[in-house]
Amino acid sequence: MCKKETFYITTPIYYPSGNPHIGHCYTTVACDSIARYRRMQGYDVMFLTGTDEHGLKIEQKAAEKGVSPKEYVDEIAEIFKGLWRFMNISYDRYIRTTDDYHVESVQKIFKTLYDKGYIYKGEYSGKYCTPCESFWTESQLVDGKCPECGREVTEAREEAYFFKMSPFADRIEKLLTETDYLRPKTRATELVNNFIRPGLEDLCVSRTTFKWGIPVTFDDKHVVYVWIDALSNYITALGYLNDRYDDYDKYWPADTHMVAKDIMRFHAIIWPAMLMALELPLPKHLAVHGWITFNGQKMSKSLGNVVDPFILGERYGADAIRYHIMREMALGSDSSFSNEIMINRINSDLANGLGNLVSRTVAMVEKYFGGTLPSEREAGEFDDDLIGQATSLRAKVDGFIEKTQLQNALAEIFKVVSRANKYIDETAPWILAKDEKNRARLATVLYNLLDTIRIVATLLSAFMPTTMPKALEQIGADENSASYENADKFNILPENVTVKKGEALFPRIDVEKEIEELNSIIKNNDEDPRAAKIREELAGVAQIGIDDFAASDIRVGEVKACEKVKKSKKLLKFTIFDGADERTIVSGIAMFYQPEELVGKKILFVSNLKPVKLCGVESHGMILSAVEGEGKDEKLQVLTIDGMPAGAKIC
RNA sequence: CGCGGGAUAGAGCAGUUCGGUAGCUCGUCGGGCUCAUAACCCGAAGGUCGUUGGUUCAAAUCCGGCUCCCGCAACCA
Repeated sequence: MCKKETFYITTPIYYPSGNPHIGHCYTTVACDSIARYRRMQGYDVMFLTGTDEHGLKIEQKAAEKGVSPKEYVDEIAEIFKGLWRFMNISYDRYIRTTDDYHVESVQKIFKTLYDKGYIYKGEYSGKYCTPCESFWTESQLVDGKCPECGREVTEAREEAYFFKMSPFADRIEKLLTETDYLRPKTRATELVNNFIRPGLEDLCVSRTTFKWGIPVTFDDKHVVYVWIDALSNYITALGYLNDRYDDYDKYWPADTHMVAKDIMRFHAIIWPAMLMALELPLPKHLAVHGWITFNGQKMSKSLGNVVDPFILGERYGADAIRYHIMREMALGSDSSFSNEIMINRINSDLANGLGNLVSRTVAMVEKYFGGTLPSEREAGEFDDDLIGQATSLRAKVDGFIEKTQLQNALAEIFKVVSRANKYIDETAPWILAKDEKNRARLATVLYNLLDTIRIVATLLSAFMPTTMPKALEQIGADENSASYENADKFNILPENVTVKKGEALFPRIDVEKEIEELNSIIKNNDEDPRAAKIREELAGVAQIGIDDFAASDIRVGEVKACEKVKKSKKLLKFTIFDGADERTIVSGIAMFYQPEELVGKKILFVSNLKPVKLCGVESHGMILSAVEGEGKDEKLQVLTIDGMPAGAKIC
């Protein structure tokens, strides 16, 4: 026996600043299904997932909760693992960036890149923005100010290490445009136009502003910033530059990294650049999927409990959820999630289609033959078509798995389920059963159905690992007959196969009742999230002294004129009379106000903000507004005041 | 004119590479069946393929203009 071919697939390592939601589920479930399918095909599979546990945000979250960062991430990592157990995820390895061996490898990688000259210490003295706790490269500064907040950067001697990206620009462009690396490829042009063609910026790869990270060995003021820490998990987990594992040679390069579109950029550009710098082979594919949106809105925390995978899984079974998200989500584009879509899908495909097919077939074998088929056979019309479709299915599914197109693979499988249901109608076993003469024919029809189900359930077992074994048991398939090996062959079940009726595989869901119940769950939780969010925000704000407050000078201003800033979607340019002079203030509220709407109004503004250039227009101050919500739901109202003249001070 | 994607039946989508009868799933309506989880099977209705001009014997498909939506970038102090 020669060595088995290997297959290495990864999810991103998730950032545990909150509980996992159904978006995390999609990536992980998709990878799990591919991993299971590959194992079934005989590959030696390594399926990796994990958590990315360093960074400022974690440090802050932990501080809010009054625990150490390590205690905090320990707890969340367990929640992730619990969800994967619940969703029946068969990962082979779970990496945490706080694991010793990962830390060791990252330190070595950092040093290696430094020694090779790809990482250098930033020379900029004092380009540090204290409020933002960030520092910037010369080219990132806007008019010499912090590009994030527009405030003065201090002259503190903050230094940082940078990773040189430019040497790899050409190779990365080719990787994206000329190879099959990026899937779907439609996004390649976008990446090239936005990031590579304008010139790749060097990347800041260390921080001195927080401690919760991997220390740079040769410069202990610094911790390694997210890129090198997180991305390298894909190789450290295999044992690259550490002694914990010895699988690097065996599994690298990865066959598939699967990620959601928001982190595509890092995996499409930064990760290849790092590997090039390390002179390591590049992964074969980067599969980018969209987001699961809820009634058209992006998944967000306040929606989290609505689409809580635990709640849904408990009600309908993990497999039903797995099936639904994989069937709905096409590579590349977003998919809309709603309880109604999900329930309808579960009902029509799983309950009515597959579940009912198994149920009616098994029931007929019991009813007409007492559960065990006789050996007599008689071929007939329609047999060839059914058998042909069943035996050619495996090759089609293989093709779609190869291309990471799970939704197409599932669609193909369910075409055969439909074909089988139709076959029952065509052959009408209940009519055959009326005449003893048709005994052989009836046995053949039922056998063909069972063997078709065998193929379907075998191939589906990668996608629905809990339910399919039950289906196979019901039709009397043993481990050998239900193998991938036999999934393109017919007449595999024993001719005297004995079936065993069981529970309904996927009980039909009462749509109206369920929707109502789910909505009431949402309602009960509806008051909470907002209050909880506000409470959390309030708790997260540091206390200030009166002097800090007095540092900002807030005044009444009169809007003399207002126009849209060209080339920008969100910016309005105001001419404000501050009681003495007119000044220009740019504000990002074009989505909420027509320019003329505010002319003549008296607004409140911060007068002593350092000027900042926004889309080419210099802004001298900030207009105060009340804000609520985010994204499409964002509401905003500019504060206005009557009865006080422009220039009046707010205190 | 920053870059890119999209607009096809009530909903969600395929078809556009390489022009030739507009298709799939769900929903709706009608019929059939009774083995099965009120499931299954068949049929029908429903689309000026965003708009407009052009090329062509022929355009959802190719070319130009326009409208709207969505990403990315920019940016929202």
